[in-house]
Amino acid sequence: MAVRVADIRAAALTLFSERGYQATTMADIGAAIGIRGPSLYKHVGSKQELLAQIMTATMDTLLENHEAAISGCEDVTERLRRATEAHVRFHARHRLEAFVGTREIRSLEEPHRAEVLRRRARYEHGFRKLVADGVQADRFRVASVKLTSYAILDLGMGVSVWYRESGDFTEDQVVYQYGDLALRLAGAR
Amino acid sequence: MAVRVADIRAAALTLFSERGYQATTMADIGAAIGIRGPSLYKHVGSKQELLAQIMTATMDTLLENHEAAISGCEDVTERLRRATEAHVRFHARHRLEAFVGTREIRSLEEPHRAEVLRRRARYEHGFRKLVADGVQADRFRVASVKLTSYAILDLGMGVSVWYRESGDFTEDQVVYQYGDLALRLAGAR
DNA sequence: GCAACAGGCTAATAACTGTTAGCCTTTCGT
DNA sequence: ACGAAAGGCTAACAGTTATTAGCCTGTTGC
Repeated sequence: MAVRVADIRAAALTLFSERGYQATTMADIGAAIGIRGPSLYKHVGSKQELLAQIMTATMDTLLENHEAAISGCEDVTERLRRATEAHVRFHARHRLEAFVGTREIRSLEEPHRAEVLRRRARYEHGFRKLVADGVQADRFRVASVKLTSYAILDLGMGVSVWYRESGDFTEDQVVYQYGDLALRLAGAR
Repeated sequence: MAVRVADIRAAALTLFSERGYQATTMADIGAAIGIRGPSLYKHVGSKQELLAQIMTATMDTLLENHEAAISGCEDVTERLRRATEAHVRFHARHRLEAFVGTREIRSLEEPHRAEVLRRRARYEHGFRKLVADGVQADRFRVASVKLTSYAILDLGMGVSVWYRESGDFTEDQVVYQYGDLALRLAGAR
């Protein structure tokens, strides 16, 4: 049964990313795992709950990865590199989750929406602090901490749009190159 | 009458950007200009046509701005800077158009979708060529032309998400800073 | 002055969709 | 062996929505 729920979430994720939340029907999700729409309600509470679970789980994982990436590393340049690598790796490996996570915030109803936005703000603040610390330590040179951290974050979100496992680049290639690009943006030296 | 059509398009643009195409009803659009939903059909053919007009017009303007920005400039570094500035300026000044333009491609039906995607591809190719030319001339130093141009393009799209006229930065501030960031990404020297 | 039309309205149509109700079969613990 | 639960199905409900039909009013070209 728990197996079924995981299948449903996976199918919903794929469909949400392809067509969007509103354009995906419960019948579509059911068809993707071989059952009818109404049968889904034996496993999940509602379509909205499905979206909420996907989005909060995604944000949790992202925050955990971020913390894990920078913990135990003191060098400010290396911390930014590792955080960016974790950011980009997540957006490549879990591109559907990341894509839906950014695209469907407006389809999320309260109180889940506010909750997800709070975690997003925390995540953004983490990056802003990394850049600010580097500037403070005179290791980075930027025109604006805020703009620079936005820029680094945007690079990652972009990855979730165009990255394909079958594409020209391996996950590691993208991760390492974008790590370098982040340090360039920060004017690391 | 032409006045009315412009009002309708403006209202539709705002609503599409706030709630998304699917979540916006014809009644919503009508209410925004003070008439009922069905009355809209005296001015526009369909909701889909409204979206198509917004998106194709947006892509046309973007391409025109791009050409205008780089024409008459030979220096490869300066060309990338100007193209990036035009890119960012457009995404700041016409943030709703740009936002809807990237977010609602999947809501666009054929043949308009293919048409918009074709112009997008042309636009992306323009940036890729700018980067490639700089590498060729030994003025840029990048790990991958493709990844670098994706990164520069993604920065601009990000601007259309977070930029507000009433925010911390003027349009020019964002434009000039992002121009510099693009050159950093390209490893210009 | 009046015919035509521009442009609004309400009512109706024809889907579509999330969700609930109620039924039936298979599985499984005891 | 059997009662119950799991998990599927169809039918039905209630609501929404794009679009069309048909009507009415004010303006306007002639």
